[in-house]
Amino acid sequence: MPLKIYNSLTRQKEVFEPLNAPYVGMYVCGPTVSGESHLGHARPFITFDVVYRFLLYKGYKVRYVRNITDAGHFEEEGKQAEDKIATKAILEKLEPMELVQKYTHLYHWAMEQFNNMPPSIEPTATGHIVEQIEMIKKIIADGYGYEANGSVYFDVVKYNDDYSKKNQPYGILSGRNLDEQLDTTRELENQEEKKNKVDFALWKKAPAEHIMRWQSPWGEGFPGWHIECSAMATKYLGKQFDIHGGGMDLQFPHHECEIAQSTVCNHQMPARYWMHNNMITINGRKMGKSYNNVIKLSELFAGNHPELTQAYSPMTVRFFILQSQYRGTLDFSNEALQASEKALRRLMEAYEWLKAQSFTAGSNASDPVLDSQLKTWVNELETFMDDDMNTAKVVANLFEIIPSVNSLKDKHITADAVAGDTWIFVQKQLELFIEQILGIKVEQGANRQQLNGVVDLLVEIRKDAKTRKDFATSDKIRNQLAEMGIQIKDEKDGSMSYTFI
RNA sequence: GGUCCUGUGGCCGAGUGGCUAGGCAGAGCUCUGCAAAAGCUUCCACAGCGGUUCGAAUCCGCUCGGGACCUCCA
Repeated sequence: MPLKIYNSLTRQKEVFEPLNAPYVGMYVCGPTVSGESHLGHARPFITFDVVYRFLLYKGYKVRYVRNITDAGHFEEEGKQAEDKIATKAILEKLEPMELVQKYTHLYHWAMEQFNNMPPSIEPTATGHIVEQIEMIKKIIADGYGYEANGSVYFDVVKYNDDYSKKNQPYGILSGRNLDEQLDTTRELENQEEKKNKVDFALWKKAPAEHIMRWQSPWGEGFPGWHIECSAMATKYLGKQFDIHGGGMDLQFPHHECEIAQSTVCNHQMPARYWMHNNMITINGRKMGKSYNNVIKLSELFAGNHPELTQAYSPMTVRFFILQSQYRGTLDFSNEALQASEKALRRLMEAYEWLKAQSFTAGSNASDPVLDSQLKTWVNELETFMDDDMNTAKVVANLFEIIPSVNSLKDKHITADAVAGDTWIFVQKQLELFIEQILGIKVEQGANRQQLNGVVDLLVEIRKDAKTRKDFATSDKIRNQLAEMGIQIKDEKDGSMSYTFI
């Protein structure tokens, strides 16, 4: 079955056909490193990590570009040109680049915790000032940009007039009508520089107190909000590439402006497939600074935030996110995270056990119904991914498969119920989907080996105690280990196993 | 005010016009020295009101509720 992707541009699922198969170019808007990443940021990066992994599995040679915004944008345009990063730097008494470095490290640390694969290229805005200036020059030369007082703006109205004739009006991605926007866009102060209030900045003149500043043909200043993505995507992926991803909240104005800029420079729509992940909400509200409901990733992993009743591991969070389809909102709650934590543990315990088994090919199934049912569930995994990355359904099917694995483990069924080839197939595909595609890894703490040795010893002692019918001792060992988060289980064959909770 | 999305069982979440989503929680059973785990079984649903249809959670309309974007935002 072919891979289908929901294209925000056309508002429908489309068969994915790369421009230059087997090569695929994918650009995803990365973070602004002026602060620590929060739970909301985790969603796009995990979502597109899975997209990346699945495309690789499909055999594509993917160049995945994810930028880092370290140049700082003005928060309130016109009113008081304010560089986000510079402002925070003064507050924290850090040099801007020192601050950028700090948060970049934290961001990379979080990505690693989530087991996200690094992108092929991770360009920074400050490293591409020249490319951005060149692009702005081109936009001005073509008549779609104009200078005013050392700043440069994009002429949205002219662009819209000209490109509407080419079926690419401004607002094509977000479904906005420019005339309506001209009526409804909020009035901001100091807008006299702009021809129209919908125009956006390509280059901004730096006020005296602004720390981050670069020389340009229009004086000292810094790049506008949207130009970096256009410049870097063009540089590394070409004039047109396959997939552009990001959060839904970037659809307007960020991606809309990106389309306008790139189209003027390159004469074509920059990306063919636009993918947008939906928001993570908390108590029904989008997580965001303006709502004051942000849970930082470090707080999430440590459990030190008023909204949290406990800590949640990176894999729990990843699994939580993958249990939903990326285009729907996902509501955070302790109850939901705890459910994911338990579900993930059950999944991984069964999976790890299965992985360690060896099966013999060639044997027949004594339960052909179960045998074919298992094969169906396994085969559906790829079908669900093909259907716009429906990880929710993939996970649901994994839980259809798990009971059979556990039944085999607990000897509720015998190995010959299912053909050896089928078990081998299940083994192989679960590894593929759980580890390679969903990117879920087994979480192990530090010093795990030593700890294993200690627990093994205690298990031995308990076994002896049980043999002597000294249940007081055996219970003491089991209960106290349980309190420390190590759970002992008496298996059917008299052996004991344990898991770290 | 404008544009758009959404409302599924205690919680989180899939979903095709007709067939059990799944997870967590709850109940029962099996196994077990007791537990835990696991397996099996089971309870709980499609905001409300109309309409289309042989048949709708799924299409249409209205009502009510929630949210997003229009300003930095994943």
